[in-house]
Amino acid sequence: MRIGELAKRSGLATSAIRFYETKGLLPPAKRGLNGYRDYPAETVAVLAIIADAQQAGFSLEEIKQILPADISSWRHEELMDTLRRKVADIEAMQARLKESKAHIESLIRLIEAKPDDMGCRENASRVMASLGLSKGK
Amino acid sequence: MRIGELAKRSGLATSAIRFYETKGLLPPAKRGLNGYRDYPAETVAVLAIIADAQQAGFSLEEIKQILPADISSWRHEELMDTLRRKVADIEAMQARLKESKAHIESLIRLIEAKPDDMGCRENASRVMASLGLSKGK
DNA sequence: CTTGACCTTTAAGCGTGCTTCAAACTTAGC
DNA sequence: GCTAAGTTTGAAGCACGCTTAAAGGTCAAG
Repeated sequence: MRIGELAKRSGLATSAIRFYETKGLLPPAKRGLNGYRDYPAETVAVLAIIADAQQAGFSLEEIKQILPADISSWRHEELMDTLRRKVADIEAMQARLKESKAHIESLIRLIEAKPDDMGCRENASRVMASLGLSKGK
Repeated sequence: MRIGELAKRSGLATSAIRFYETKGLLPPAKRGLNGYRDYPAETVAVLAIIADAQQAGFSLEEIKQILPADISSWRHEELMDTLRRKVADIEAMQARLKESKAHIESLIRLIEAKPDDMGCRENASRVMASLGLSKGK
């Protein structure tokens, strides 16, 4: 499969695929007589894994460590450490998001709860105060 | 308070604070006779809010919309929309993280479950297969 | 045999969020 | 008065993850 086809199947731009190759995320593709890259069908799955991992918050550098071009270069403990660290990262992120969401939701409720007889500016002050700003101005 | 002091109290670099000013996240600071910026104590809280919002995944542009320098420029509906959109974003992110975490954890279990009599390379193939790669090589 | 789609490379550009640098001025302590 | 720390500005630089551009080779259809 040539790069355009792979791009279509993976949903990535050809430029992104070449970029991954230069960055070592993909092994240098086999070339045809014309110099064109020629990919095995499998590469679609590899690209999907890369996209998944990115989604999960891995940087390309991390993905490169996790998904080495040379499968035999797997260093078991290092890989496991990376994975476990990432789970911890995700958990930390989840906790932060939960807090942030609660924070924003309470902000929404606070703003919505403006008494009908309160003006906008006054309500704004009230909201600002709740954020920890003292300026009632 | 001068910028160095504000930096200490907020935990940000002076360069970041000036950067926020150029980006419109902070109103242009009042200047002393010497031209030095002079901040009210309140700015510490504003910076904390910015940091919080960033933590929650808001870009500086978004924060700028949410936290206008001029409090009277609040456009109620627009703000509420932004907040509600962000809650939705956070929820989407939470769902993705949950999936990613499950994915990684099952990967960890899979790798750990290597039968004692299976070699590393063979286990690697098994793991790769589970990721959707067919190459048993 | 030309047109147009697809491929190649290297290099430069982009958006985000800052940091660093250079050159100059102010201020604080001794 | 001297020195060191703090501040000013604008411009350039950095890291990440790509995209875009330029200049050209390849290939299939008509």
